[in-house]
Amino acid sequence: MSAQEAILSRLKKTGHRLTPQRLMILAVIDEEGGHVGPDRVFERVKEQYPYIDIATVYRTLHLLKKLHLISEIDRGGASRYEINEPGTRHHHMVCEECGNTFDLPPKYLDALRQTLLNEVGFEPHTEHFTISGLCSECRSTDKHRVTNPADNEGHHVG
Amino acid sequence: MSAQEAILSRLKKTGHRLTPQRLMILAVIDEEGGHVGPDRVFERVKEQYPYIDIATVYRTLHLLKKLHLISEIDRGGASRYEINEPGTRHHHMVCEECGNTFDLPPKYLDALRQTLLNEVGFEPHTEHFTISGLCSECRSTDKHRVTNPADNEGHHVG
DNA sequence: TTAGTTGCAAACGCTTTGCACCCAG
DNA sequence: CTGGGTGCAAAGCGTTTGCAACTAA
Repeated sequence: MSAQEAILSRLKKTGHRLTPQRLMILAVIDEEGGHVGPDRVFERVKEQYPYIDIATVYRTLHLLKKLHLISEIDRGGASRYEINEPGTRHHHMVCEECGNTFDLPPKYLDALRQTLLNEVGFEPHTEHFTISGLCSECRSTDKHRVTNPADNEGHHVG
Repeated sequence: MSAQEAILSRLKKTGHRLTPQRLMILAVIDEEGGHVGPDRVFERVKEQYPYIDIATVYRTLHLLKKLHLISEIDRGGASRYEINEPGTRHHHMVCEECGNTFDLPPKYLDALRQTLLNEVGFEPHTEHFTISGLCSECRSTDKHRVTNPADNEGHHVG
């Protein structure tokens, strides 16, 4: 059973309806494979159904999240969603340079998680943990870079 | 030299002015000890100077951030700032239950950072790293909770 | 049928910007 | 005096909501 089918049955069970809009939204989230934003979902769905409303996208995302069928991912600022596939541990590394997403084996986080629990008493929610940075490829590409595009301000520092 | 004095001298050096508004904004950020939002800064400054404008607060925060005198903390949604005191580098843990932010000493992340670099080749941007989860207090409070925290409408029972 | 769902438009909260006046340097 | 800074108002932008029409079950 695909994640999509599971979601559809779950929708029914909770007394919600299967509308074409929801099917399309689901398909897009599924295709994108994670880390989709409402705007992207909206864009993609609109390709096949131009009358889709952004409000519908938001309402659907909220509904699916409430039913724990998708998760909202903690990416600074913009909200992102991904499908909750049972038994899958989602740890991702997102390269800020090329935008690609890479899998992060759970063991790395397990260490941090245990340490925080034991020594600080904080229980991290690592289920959908995402860390940003530079992937190996972009690191070598950017080696020569001197300036940081992010904080170029044009004032000279005396 | 206090962090405030350092900031003031840095402001001068970079050709910016010392205005009463900036002094007040700085004082508030300093007093709050970190993790302040623009709204809170606005509120606090308004207590002593009712004519302060929210736009001024935003502009000042952006300026200070651009000069690397304060840091923006990566909290889901709301922007928070804290003073950059040299040698007090740390990361943050945000409790999803009570919403409080806690400081996380660098050593915990350094391990993960090194491991990722060495074994995966990924260079995490940990400068403004934030991890979410449950703080120790909320963990004990929530121990016997039956419902899923994800769709909790109410607020933290103190 | 009928309650959940949609599209539309307007409202929302936070943030940014254009502008004329003001003031720190 | 001069250019950066301010207050004000208005505009963005992403998100939410009220409502009448629509439709899946």
